[in-house]
Amino acid sequence: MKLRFAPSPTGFLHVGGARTAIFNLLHARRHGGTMLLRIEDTDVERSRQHHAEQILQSLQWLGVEWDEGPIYQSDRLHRYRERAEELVSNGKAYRCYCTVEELDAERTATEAKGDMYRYSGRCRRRAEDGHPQHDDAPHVIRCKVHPGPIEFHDLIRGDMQFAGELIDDFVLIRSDGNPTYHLSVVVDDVDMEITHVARGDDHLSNTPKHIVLFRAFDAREPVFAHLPLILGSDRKRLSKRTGATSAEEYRDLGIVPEALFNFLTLLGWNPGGDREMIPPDEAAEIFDLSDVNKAPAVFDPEKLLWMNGQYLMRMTADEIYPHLAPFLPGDTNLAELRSAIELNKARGRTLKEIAAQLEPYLVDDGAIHYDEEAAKKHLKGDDLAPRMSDLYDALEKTEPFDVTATEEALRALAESKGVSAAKLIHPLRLALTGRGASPGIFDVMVVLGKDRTLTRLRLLIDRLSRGSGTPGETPPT
RNA sequence: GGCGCAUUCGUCUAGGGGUCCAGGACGCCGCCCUCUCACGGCGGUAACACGGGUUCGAAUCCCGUAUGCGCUACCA
Repeated sequence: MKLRFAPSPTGFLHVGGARTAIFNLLHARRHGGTMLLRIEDTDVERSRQHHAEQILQSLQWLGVEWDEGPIYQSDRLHRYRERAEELVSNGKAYRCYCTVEELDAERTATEAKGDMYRYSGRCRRRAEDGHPQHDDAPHVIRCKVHPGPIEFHDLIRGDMQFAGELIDDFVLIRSDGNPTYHLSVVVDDVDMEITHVARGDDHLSNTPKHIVLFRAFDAREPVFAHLPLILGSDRKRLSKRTGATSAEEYRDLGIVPEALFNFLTLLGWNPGGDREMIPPDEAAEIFDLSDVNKAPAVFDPEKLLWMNGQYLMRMTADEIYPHLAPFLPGDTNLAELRSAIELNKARGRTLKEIAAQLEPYLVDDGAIHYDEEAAKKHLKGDDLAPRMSDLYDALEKTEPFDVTATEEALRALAESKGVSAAKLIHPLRLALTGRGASPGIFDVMVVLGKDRTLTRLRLLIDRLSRGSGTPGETPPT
């Protein structure tokens, strides 16, 4: 068994393409088959080498591996021409000298009458009447399509039937000598012995053409599986209008590849048992293309975000750090951030959000700016400054400086002063993080360490006694 | 226009004649946990497109209708 993912390098890796790649990979792994990567760059107008490289990178980032390739179709142009000539010589294809202008005029005229346009077949008749086939005059090569039903079985859609009389004699070789998609895809699938073709739904109507070609080449037809499209919230093909469309954009948003892989795996397929989280290797044990849904699915970024959060909180700091580093300012290192990441990894849904949570652990003590609203709420009362001074003294004496000891010290102080622990905790949180919300305050102190904790607390006390603790409010006397 | 495909909570989905006055997940709402915010726990909100059949019985099978999407290129 051999499957392939065959993107055309006309842009970034689209999430729809990414899912197609994932489904191909999973099916191959499930059945012990091979995965081939092929770059379909026969459209010289739109294909770009840097797009091909980008797609390869995105696939690697996502964790989609391939066993063979990448193979570039642009390296095989001679092969497509060779096979097309074969079809011309055995009468299954012919040269067509009609110009684009002539065809466009015919099409416009037919459509103006409200009829369906079909190629007139003029050059086909000429060829069949024995007119000479000059290969020096500009021409394309067209494949003959005969009337009658064309049938095939689709793993997802079931039995399909198309009427041959409705399909034009399609172009195989363009007038510039380059092959069209239809030719190159079939020649390659034959040469590379592809057994299963899983691709987007948008190719379903192209499949009868490909069947015609497989038969013309007298080759065994692969099994087809047409995957339903991924839609945007507008229920149209996912586009920029409704959000990010490329794997790369999701990476830049702070999505971890494992989460995107998992999310895409579940778009149109499910592992049963109401399971949401499933790693690739487990999916590969049970995945089958024939279990894929027929209906298109809307891409829901909210759920992706949730899933990303699930992955972040389950990953270790060491696993997160490489993905996180690009979102952190300046140069940081894992060793100094490990405990801070552990403490904050469940507190954001994206790497970006985690990075923001990490800010208090990265900046200088003097750079902690108090959130205005939180300051207004927690930095008040005449006795605050002396109370925080007492806390300072208590913490200074605390040894070891761990979660248990610091908590005991703070609560003991609160009790002796007859105030709730919260009256100490909230101002302390402001002092240490500048924020109204943070992880458990004792964890924060420990991660920050005794020195930084005391320095930041001292800064708060100084500020309170200078009377500038509460912006916009009357300073305590 | 023609051809093709699809249609279960807002979204992803389970369901393949009775166990479904439809289950899970995201989102949303409420409660709990609690030093705050997350996390977590508990509960709630919300769907079988419509109309005909077939059948003792249909979300499940058949036929229409509607809607949506895709294709209809010397793009893939």
